[in-house]
Formats: sequence, structure tokens, C-alpha cells
Amino acid sequence: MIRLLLADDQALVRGALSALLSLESDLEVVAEVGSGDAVLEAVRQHRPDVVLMDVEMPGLDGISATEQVRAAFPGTRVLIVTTFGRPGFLRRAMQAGASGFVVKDTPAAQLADAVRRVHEGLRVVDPVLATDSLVAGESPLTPRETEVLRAARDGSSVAGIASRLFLSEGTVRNHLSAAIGKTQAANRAEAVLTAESNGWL
Amino acid sequence: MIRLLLADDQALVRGALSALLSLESDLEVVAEVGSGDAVLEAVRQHRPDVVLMDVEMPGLDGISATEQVRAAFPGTRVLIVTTFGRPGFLRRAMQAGASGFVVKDTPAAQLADAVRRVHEGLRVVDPVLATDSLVAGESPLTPRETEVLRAARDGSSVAGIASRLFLSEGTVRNHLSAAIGKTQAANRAEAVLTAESNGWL
DNA sequence: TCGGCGCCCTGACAAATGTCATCGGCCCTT
DNA sequence: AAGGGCCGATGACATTTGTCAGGGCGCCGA
Repeated sequence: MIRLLLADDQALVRGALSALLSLESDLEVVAEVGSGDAVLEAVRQHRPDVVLMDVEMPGLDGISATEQVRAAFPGTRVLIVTTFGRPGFLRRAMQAGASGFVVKDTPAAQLADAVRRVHEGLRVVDPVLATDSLVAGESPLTPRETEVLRAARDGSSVAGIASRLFLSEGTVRNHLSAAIGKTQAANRAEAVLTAESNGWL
Repeated sequence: MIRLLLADDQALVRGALSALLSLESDLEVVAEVGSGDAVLEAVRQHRPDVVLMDVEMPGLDGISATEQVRAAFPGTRVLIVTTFGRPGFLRRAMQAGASGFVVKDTPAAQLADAVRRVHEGLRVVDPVLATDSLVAGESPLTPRETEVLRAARDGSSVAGIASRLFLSEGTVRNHLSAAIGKTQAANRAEAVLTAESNGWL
């Protein structure tokens, strides 16, 4: 029996995945959690073999939760199951110690197999996404640029970003300008969009 | 037996929901589709009692697909199952003839009940969302303002929007200014965000 | 028929944004 | 020790954006 932990913020999806995987005779869902913060504790309690982890979750995100799990329980494998095929997500997930990465529009029949492969110690990666990741490459943004761009996501003005980050307005404009250049965007909004779609934020 | 059609672009979620609902002895998933365009034809072929419809789908969106179905097969009920609890979505869904509206973070156990209620002709609406919808109200934007704001989503400049919509730059700026005022935003980007989160785009 | 509203346009203005050159400080690698 | 990258800052500049006051057109309901 392969013991599974499901981490996904959408209760309906969580329950549905549980139903789907429980159909397999060699799989057993031993716990479900709805936030990244709860993952580590659940792993401690239930000792699953494989964690199915969503990336976008309230509290701790799936990548960070993966790091936690891998640090505390190296024997536990993590299979990322996410909506968005952001190239940067894949890269960061693998660096965080994930064993597999599956997007939510893969056929349902393949999920159980992915779980089994991961459990055997193999790596499972969406081939399309893997090439995308190579094309998009690593984030060209410096940490500070990333931070400023992230702060610009909600449509804040330069002044707002500056005060939130305790920076001068000029500095914020410089970082934004650099980010715009590196993302080959024409303005802040475009830069945010392309950075986001590459998983750089 | 209640016959079901699932419409959701994410194959994994579709399959998982199918597994979940098939556990109920009185429910039967007779077909699945992954795009809005395919819904009507699938209804014609399989004559389901209830359609579980996602809102965000490639091609035709769930709301429009709901309209189509209701127009062609008035006896078929539609239950919207969506990720985002945008107030505007609820309003438009009900106007399009949906019988119910459920967000994906409701407990899995309630889904089957929602399906049964809808099948009986009752309306099923998330109570939290219903009040939100009342608070947010209908979109204050005129059709043209909506269109311009929608065109601004990708970070285009005024010039870009103007040329795409065959308008003068001044007109675009005026529409944007009006939209910014009505959404009580400080900014084009903010206006886009609040309009989006209210389901006005 | 008149007023109101949406739509499109113009022109003008203030404010915000994006770019560039330049500086100093820090840390790291060579 | 020297260069290079990142960070923070300044000042100046052109461009874009947002606002406001107008004007004209067409449609619709009172």
C-alpha cells in the first residue's frame, strides 16, 4: 500500500482526487490538508510515502512546504500537482526536492501511475513543461528587482511601493526600469505579466 | 439515476470529479468535455439531467455555454462549479439560466447533494457569495468602458489599445479615466484588478 | 420634442512613469 | 588589490498617463 497525503486548498478538488486515487487498490489516502502550513505536521503524524502538493495555497506555498518536508523527512517523496505550468515553478520545485511535477490538465488515468513512479524513486516530469523550462531559463531578475516587481502587482504607485519597501522613489523606479528591460516589456504591467507567467515572482 | 455531464478544462479535475460523483449510487457521469464549445453537442448526444460547468474554459466560457444549453434544452439544469467566487460571475450565471453556483472550496461531501437539489429543480447558491454579490452589485461600467478596460489587461499602452479598438487615443484615455473613477481605483492597473475580482470583465 | 446618456473626439494641463548618467558602499571572486 | 555585481540614491529628461472642460452625434424614454 502506498500511503498518500493530499495538500490542496480547494476542498472539492481534494476530495475528488481522494476519490479518484482510492479507486486504485494499491493507493491509500491517509490525510488531507488545505494549507501549506499544515503539511509538515500532517506528514509527522501520518507518515505518508508520497505527498501530492498543490503550488498555490494559502499560507506557506507548495514549494516551501516541499522544502520543509524534504528536510525533515527525506524518505517522503513529493509530487507537485498544479494548475499552472509556469516554467519557473518546475525549476524551483525540483530544487526544493520534489520528485515529480504534473499539471492539472493531464489525463486522470495517468495520475496513479505518476504516484507509483514517484514512490519507486523515479522522477516524473511533464515533457512539454520541461522544454519550456529550458527555453524560459532561470529568472534574470535580481532579488531586489523581483521584490519590487512583486510589490507592483497590485497596481501600486511608485510612491506606494517605495514606502512599503522603505526605499527612495528613485530607487524603485530604477529597479522597475531594470525589470522592464530584462523582461523585454514596454512597461510595468507587461513586466509583471511576463514575469508571472514564467514563474519568476 | 441522475445523468451528469462534466465540463471542465482540467482533465485531472474532471476525472477526479467523475470518480467522486460515481461513488454515489444515484448519480451517473455520462460524458465529459474539456471546452465550452463542446458542451452543446455533448448535451445533444447524451441528454444529461444536470451539467456541471466550469466558468473559465478555453473557447466558449461557461456562462455562454450555459445560455446555449438552456436555450436549446430547457429541461437540462446547469450547476456552475468554479474556482473563483467572483460576484459578477454569480449574477451572470443566474441570468444565463444556471440553477446553482458552487465554488471549488466547498467540502466534497456537499457536491452530490447540490447536484440532487438542482435536479429536483431547486436553486443552490453559496450563501457567502450571494451576499458578496449583493454588496458588489452590478457592474457600473458601460459596455465600452468594459471593453477598453479588458483591452488594458495585458499591459498595453493607450496607443496600443486605441489601434486595436479603432479609437482615438484621447477617447481611450477618457474611457479609462471613467473606469478608474467608477472602480474607485487610483490607476489603470488597480481598476483592472478590482473589475476582474468583481467579475465585471 | 426635449433631456439624458452613451459614445467619440479635441485640446490642454498636471502628475506619474520610464530612462539615463552618475555616485558611493558593500561583498565576492579573481 | 582590483574588478564586477548588486544595492541605494540623486537629478534631469522625455514620455505616458490621468483629468477636465468642452463639443458633436445618435438613441431612447418621458
